[in-house]
Amino acid sequence: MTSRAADLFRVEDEVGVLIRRIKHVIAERACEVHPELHPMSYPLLAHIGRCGPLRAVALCDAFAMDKGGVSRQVQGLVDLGLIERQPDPEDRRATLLAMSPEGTRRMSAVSRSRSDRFAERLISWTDADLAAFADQLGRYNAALGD
Amino acid sequence: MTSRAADLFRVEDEVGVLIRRIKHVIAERACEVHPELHPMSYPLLAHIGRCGPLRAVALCDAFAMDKGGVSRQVQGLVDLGLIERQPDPEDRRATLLAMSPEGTRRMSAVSRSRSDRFAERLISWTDADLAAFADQLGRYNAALGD
DNA sequence: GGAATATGGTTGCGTACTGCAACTGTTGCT
DNA sequence: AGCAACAGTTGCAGTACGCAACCATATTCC
Repeated sequence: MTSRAADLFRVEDEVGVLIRRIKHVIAERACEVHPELHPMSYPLLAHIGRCGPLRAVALCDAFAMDKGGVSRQVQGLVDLGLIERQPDPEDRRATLLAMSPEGTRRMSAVSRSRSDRFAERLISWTDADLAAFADQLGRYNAALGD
Repeated sequence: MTSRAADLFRVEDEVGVLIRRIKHVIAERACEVHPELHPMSYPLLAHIGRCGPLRAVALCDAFAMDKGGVSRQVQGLVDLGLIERQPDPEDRRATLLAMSPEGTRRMSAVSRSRSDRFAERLISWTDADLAAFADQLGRYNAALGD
């Protein structure tokens, strides 16, 4: 087995581990943001927060998930008052999803919070490490894209 | 927001995207290895393949998942003949899980396969990129550990 | 040696997530 | 106007998984 093949396998294995372990962190985060926030909705909320107002179909593309699931999760976020629906001026079929003031407030409260034990665990990472890791994740996700 | 905080948020977002998108790749892989292999069992199989014979409880730790779920998935892998149970000489309560010849054969067949479109998508990554990414994922997973 | 406790693993149960498909309402093309 | 394409919603069903109760073997402590 070539070293490249071994590394491909290693990445595969580590990603497999990641997607299981991360669920606990995500659940914890979701609970901190809002006790009734469904864990799996947190990534959508974070994405809306980071990538600005966008359509539901953009979430389907970004997360490669079904329209139905997105619709339900978005409904949950709206019900909790964390995001708001705005009519899309460019297309009356669509609605834009944006963080609500409440959602923004709660998200930033959590990221400043001491209870963010996860960030503490990355304390040994330099800023450059972190930025490089984010870049690579982005490249990897792009490679996963259709 | 500091640049470090922004990068933490970016990592969080990218990981959120990853764990959704990767499921499609995993499902594809699982199907290539064995058409009846449950998608979510593939990561366990890969881990057994890479980390040698180990106990079910080691899988619980590695993936931070429940004993019950592991037990069921392992049963599935055994039923498909991809892994074998061996008595653990050090503890008669435990059983060691190891790749079967059939499992090894199928896994290596897939990794050599032309149908591994995923590896092709990473063709622009240098060997060093890949190794560095694997390392960082490992560090990240370690940070997620209890 | 024997009881109490801890550990590896299995199974039953309930729930959450999500893909699929059918449906509504809007837009754009011809 | 009519039809195809697209944004989003909802019902249905299957899968995956955590929890708790359980059995078997090990270990600890008296």
